[in-house]
Amino acid sequence: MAPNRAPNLKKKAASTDRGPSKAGPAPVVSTGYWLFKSEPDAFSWADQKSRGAKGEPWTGVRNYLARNTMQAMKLGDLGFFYHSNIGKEIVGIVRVIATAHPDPSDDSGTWACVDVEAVCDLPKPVSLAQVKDTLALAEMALVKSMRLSVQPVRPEEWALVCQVGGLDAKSLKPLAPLRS
DNA sequence: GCCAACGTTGGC
DNA sequence: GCCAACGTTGGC
Repeated sequence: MAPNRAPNLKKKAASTDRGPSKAGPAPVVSTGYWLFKSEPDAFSWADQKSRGAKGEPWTGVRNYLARNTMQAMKLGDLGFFYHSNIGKEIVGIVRVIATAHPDPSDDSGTWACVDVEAVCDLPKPVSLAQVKDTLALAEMALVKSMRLSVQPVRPEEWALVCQVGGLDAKSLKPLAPLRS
């Protein structure tokens, strides 16, 4: 079935643990950083962005470590969106908008997924090659645990990838924007 | 398209 | 509960 994840494009968003309908700013301070892999010809960053604020359930993960990682995610956590196979680069930032709930593409009750929404582009996508060439990023799971499709990211790794990618990690606004 | 890495399965 | 066989991921 799924390469990294099932495309599962027709699914309605799951109901569990949706963000509050109370409006207002992000409900929870981000406490963790993650990385989500997807093959762009199955589900690309453009696809993710097209989902807008409804986000997308990250279904199709069939790996226990990856599942446990998703179960550790909290509302408001941020993650990198990585294109595997084609592109091989981190292209955007997503936010967890629903914590782990049963994967609707799984009948066995074993697997879980979270929902994520696109937050912003990484102004300068950061390639796998760059990550490998950067000493401070050499321990990233992206390098060390190549086959894990959902991974934790250390805060210092998060900060550095954002910086290299031209993004201010605090404001999630581009660094040194083009002047007009 | 190849193949290394590595998770999963199943025999014992 | 070990471990060989097998299947899959994903970089190259």
